Amino acid sequence: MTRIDDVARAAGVSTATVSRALRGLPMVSETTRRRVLEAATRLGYSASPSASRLAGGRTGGVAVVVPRITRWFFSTVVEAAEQSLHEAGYDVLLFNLGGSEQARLKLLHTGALRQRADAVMLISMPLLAEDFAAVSQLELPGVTVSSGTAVPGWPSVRIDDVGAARKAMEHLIGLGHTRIARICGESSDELAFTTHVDRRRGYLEALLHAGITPDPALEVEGSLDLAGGAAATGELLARGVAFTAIFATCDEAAMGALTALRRHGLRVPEDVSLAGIDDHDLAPAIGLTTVAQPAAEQGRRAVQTLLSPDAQGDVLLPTHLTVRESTAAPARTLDG
Amino acid sequence: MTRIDDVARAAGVSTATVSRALRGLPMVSETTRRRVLEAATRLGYSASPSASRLAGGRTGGVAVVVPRITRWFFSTVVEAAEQSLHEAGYDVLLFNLGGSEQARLKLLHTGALRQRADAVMLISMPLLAEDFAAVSQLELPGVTVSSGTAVPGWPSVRIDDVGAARKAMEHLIGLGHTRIARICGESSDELAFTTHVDRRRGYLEALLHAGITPDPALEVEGSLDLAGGAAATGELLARGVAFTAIFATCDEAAMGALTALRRHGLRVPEDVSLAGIDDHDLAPAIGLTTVAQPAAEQGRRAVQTLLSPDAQGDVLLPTHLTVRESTAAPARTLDG
DNA sequence: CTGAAAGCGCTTACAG
DNA sequence: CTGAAAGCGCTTACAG
Repeated sequence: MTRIDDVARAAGVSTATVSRALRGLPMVSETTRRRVLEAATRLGYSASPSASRLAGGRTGGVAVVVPRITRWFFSTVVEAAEQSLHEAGYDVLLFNLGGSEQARLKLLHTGALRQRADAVMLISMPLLAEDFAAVSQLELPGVTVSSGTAVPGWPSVRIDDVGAARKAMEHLIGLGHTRIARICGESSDELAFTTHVDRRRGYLEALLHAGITPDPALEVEGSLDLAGGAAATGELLARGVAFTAIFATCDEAAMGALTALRRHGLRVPEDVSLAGIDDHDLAPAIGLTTVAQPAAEQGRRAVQTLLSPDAQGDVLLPTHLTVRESTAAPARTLDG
Repeated sequence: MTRIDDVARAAGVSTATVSRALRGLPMVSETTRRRVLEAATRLGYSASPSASRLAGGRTGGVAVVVPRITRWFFSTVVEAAEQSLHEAGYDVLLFNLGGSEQARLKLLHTGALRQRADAVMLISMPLLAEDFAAVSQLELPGVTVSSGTAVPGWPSVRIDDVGAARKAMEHLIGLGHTRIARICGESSDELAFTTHVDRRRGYLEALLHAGITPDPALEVEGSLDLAGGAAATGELLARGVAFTAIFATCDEAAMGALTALRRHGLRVPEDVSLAGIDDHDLAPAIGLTTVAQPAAEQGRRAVQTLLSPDAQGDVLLPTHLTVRESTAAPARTLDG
């Protein structure tokens, strides 16, 4: 390992100058900088991150926190964020909560993050009242992605969840559906996490706007994944309530619904229309109608926002309806 | 920020003793250790990672390198590995190559990794001859996951790719198929990356074992994702060659095939049977027959292997055929 | 624009 | 079992 002293000696300057020249600081003459760079290259030198961090007080890392890296939206956001962060010279520390409340608490309520990262990116992170205090005690810059709740002082990047849900619903209503079920998403507002609440609001608003009375029997909560979607759909069918379409809070839940419907011998869209939100990679493969949201773009914008100190406030990205084969006019309208 | 001196003062011992007590080193009396722990807890102390790293020479991080975190297999391996690593007290540094050759080279051929991580986990990482030298110059312990090629001195965790492909093929052949296409996977052996080569070998072996002469016109290369599967299937159809089944190198390619078949008005399995490898989360949703591989288990075992210095050699995990609705006997056997 | 020196907060021989 | 002191390899006021 060549150290900064080796480079300093080779270039005939002090270590302070090497440090400045290599980091591109302004107060170095061009000739000196060239000499230093040449020596550093020749010796294959790169500064020890550990030493830089200790001396400089910056860790050079950004913590990226996701609920489940295995879900489409999160992996897509992380991929984009990772690339942007590495391009900007940061290490990416991955924290995958895996649905564990314990992991969430440990991450937020210990000093672990502060000493490991210069900044934090919270993706779809539900926060309780006491979590806000913990987050602000981190004394770290941060950004939230796809979380309706703003952390004070942190910018946020997201879509309009109410609007996205309305787009899906208006499409279904436009096809003639009136009995539209809604599946998945914990809509309790205990957690300061408005995504699900907002999507539910969009569902209800669209119905009311069309003069359709919402029927609580058509709403089934559930986790936002395949299993949750399948279970919620199973529950819906078990209730024996009439419906001709399902609006799923996300595409993975919609895919779970597809599995459950198939299992019950129901065809999509002949017997039931199905729409989601996301535009998951695999949505085209199953012909799923959905409201597309720009996941990668949210990751990139979050990093941009995080790294430009002037950026503040909310970034709201657009969504758009993508019609595929999973939605059609109802064959027979079953008014319960 | 409370520092080690503060704890030392509070406990009435030296910083050396604090350091030893907190890290659980053996040469500390129980009473002293208790006193130190109590003081540390009371003051909310946790050691500065940067300082520990510089002084101790260990970074406390493990680099996890994947081609594309958005693909099912990789995100699943990473999720499991991340959990195991955090439980063991390591930071997880994520490197997502994103298919960029440049990213791969930069990662392997600069000292970047060595100074940032104590160990490396390479997941499905193709290595060229010159890469091996670079990897061993890292002078870091490591493990490879799902890469047929062993890095000298590094253990590996994987499945039997030849066997997995044979299981899928034997199922199709057992149903009566003889014209079986194979899609996706760069089978050139330029890269020391045997996964695709092995799966192709399984394809060929199964055919030969059943007395079927392989037809090169039935093989189409392509990337291992939706787009690749769709493109390869499009190419296959464009060739106008007769076939009754498709064996896809992975489930995502199979899903791409499904899209392309649907687009061409072909039904699965009535017109074409379709089988993959993986048992992707969404495979049940589309009724895909596949050979399941334990992705999370590979992530966990890789970490285990990495952290136990005695562990060596290859870990070979089992696969099993999972039959769903995408395969059936051919309606009419088209012998080209 | 450049350098000498202190300091970042730990860990680790070394000595006892 | 414990402590004093050196050292890990940088960065940063401070002085010039």
